[in-house]
Amino acid sequence: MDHNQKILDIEKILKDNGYKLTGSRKLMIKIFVDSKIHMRPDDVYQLLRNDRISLPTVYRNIEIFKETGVIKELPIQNERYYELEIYSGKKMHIHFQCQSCGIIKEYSDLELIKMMIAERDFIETNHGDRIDDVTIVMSGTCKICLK
Amino acid sequence: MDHNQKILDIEKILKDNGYKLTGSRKLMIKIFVDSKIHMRPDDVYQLLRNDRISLPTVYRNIEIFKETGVIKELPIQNERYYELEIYSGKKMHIHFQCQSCGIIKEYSDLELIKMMIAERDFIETNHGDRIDDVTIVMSGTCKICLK
DNA sequence: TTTTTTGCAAAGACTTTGCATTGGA
DNA sequence: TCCAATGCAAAGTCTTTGCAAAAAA
Repeated sequence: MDHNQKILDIEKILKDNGYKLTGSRKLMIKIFVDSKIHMRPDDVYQLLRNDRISLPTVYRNIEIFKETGVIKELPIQNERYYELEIYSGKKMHIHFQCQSCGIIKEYSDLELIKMMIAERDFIETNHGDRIDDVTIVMSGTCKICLK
Repeated sequence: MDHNQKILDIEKILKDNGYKLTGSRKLMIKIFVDSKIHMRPDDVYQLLRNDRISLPTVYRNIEIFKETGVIKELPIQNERYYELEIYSGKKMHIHFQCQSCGIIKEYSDLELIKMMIAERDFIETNHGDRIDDVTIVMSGTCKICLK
């Protein structure tokens, strides 16, 4: 999907939810759309320092983005990471953090997604709970650090 | 496995790692062995209030238990939960938190464990990373709240 | 204009640390 | 005895909140 279209779509989501399209929000939307990595609140803040956006504003907008489903929160090792959720489609995410170099990456093989869906369906069928969200975090040593 | 044997085994682990078997540690071991629920540091502290164990001591011992593999840390919704790790055997855990009532439970069907192992093996084979730990947290609405 | 949003400063919540005292081996 | 562990108080982090000023609609 087109980069600018994503931004327009997200802006629409915010407006539809009654939020104003402020300068800080536009900048933050761009950051999340462009970023390929998982970011903590302070990471976002650092990227906005030159724009004189305050840390409380970063926190407040992250909360709004989360609430409207634009981004997803991912707690890893006692830290809060955020990633774009919209446009991840039906895809479910499996994250991996290397304990040696700290890198966080995501596996997105169709095969794995199928296994996750099977797990979710198994639980819904056999336990009766409704599953809205599945977060898998694996940790170990990455390929590069193993060498 | 026998309850007292678990306690003795954990005490041995601590001693083998050069830690002294203090009153607060014995009490905390018992709490983790007896507890069926996931606990936050303050939950443990509350159970120890009458024994005049301080909060810093709870934090320091949790750190030691974690480091020696006695307990496992599980970050859910920006909070740190702990559960006994030793004796969970080869079992892998899938946790579920109900967004309505807040209950945290664990699924331990053999079927699910098999699926998780398949996922882990798939990743190790196809991506080359070594996976030491798999944490799955699902959220949604539990059976009871759905009614 | 009217209501939301923002920055700043301050407060809060949770966690860690310094240090003198206590306690386990 | 000797070093580790503890309690207390204080300091650190990260996150949230109150409020007046600024900006969006």
